[in-house]
Amino acid sequence: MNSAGYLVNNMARLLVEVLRKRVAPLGIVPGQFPALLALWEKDGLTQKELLSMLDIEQATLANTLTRMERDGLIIRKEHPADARARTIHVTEQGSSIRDDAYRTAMQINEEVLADLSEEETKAFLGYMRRVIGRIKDIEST
Amino acid sequence: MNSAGYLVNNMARLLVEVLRKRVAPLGIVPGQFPALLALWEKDGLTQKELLSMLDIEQATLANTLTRMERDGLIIRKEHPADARARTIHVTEQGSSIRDDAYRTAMQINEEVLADLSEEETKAFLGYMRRVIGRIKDIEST
DNA sequence: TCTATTTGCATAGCAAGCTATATATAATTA
DNA sequence: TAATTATATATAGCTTGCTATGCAAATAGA
Repeated sequence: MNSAGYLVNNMARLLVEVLRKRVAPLGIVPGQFPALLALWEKDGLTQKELLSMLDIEQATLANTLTRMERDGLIIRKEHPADARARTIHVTEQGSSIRDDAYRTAMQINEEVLADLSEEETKAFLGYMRRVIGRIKDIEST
Repeated sequence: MNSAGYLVNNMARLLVEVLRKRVAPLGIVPGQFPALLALWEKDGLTQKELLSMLDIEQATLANTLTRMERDGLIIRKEHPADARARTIHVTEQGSSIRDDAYRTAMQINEEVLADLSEEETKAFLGYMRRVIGRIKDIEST
C-alpha cells in the first residue's frame, strides 16, 4: 500500500480533483485541459493532428471533444479537402478563459510542489520522466 | 505539457494499464486491488471498516465491491448485529490468486523503477509522499 | 415510547480513461 | 474503372473515480 504504484495513483487522483475544483468556475473540467492547451497554441487542427500532440487514445479524444462542443468551448467544421475529417476551432468562450486557465494550472503546480526545493522538484520531474519512459518500454515488449 | 500535473497523470494512466494487462489472467482488474489487499489481510470486514483503510470514496467502494461480487472474488453476508451493515468475505477463488497477485504487483513496481538507483527510488517515493501530503493540506483549506 | 437524527450502504448520474468495432470517405491496386 | 484497402472519426460498452441523494435501520432525545 506504500508502493510506487499506489502512491502514483493516489497522487494523480488527488491532483485531478484539485484541478477540477479550481477550474470549475471557468466552465471546464480537467480532461479538457490538454486539448485546450493544444488548440490555444494552434487553432483549426483536425482530430488526428490534435491526437498526435496528446497522450490519450483516439476514442477518448473524440468523446472529450464532443463534451467540449456541448459545453461551448469548441466547434467542429467540415474539412475543406477531406469529407471524413473535421477541423476543430476554439470558440470565443473557449478563448476567453485562456489566461485564467493557464494561471490556475501554474498556480496549482506551484502549490503542490511548494514543499520541495528547486533541486528536489527538478529531480522529481526527472524521475517521473524516466519512469514514464520505462513504462512505455515495458508496454512495447 | 511538461508540468508536474501532466506527468503525474500520464504516469498513473500508463501504470494502471500495465497492471490491467498483467492481472487480467488472474481475473481481476486494478480497481479491485486495494480492496483485495486489505481483505486478504483481514477477512470479514464491514464496508465501513474496509473503507477506512482505503483512499477512495464510499460510493466508489460500494460499486467496486458489487463488481467483485459479480466476478466471484467476494461475497457479502448480513452482519450479525447490524441489519444495515454487511460483512465482506473473500471467496476461495479470491484467495487462490493472492500469491500470484502480490508477485505481479511487486514485479511491476520493480520493473517500473528499474532505471532508478536505490537512493533515487527512495527519494522518488519520498517526494510523492510529500506532494500527497501537500495536496491534502491544500484540499482542507 | 415516539420522534428526530445519525449511520451504513446503495443508487443515480457524470467524467475520463480504455479496447473493439462501425461507418463513411479516400486512396490504391488489379 | 471497379474492387479492395486504408484512414478519419464515431459509437458501444466497460472500469473507476467523483458528488449528491435515497433508504432503511440504529441511536439519541424529548
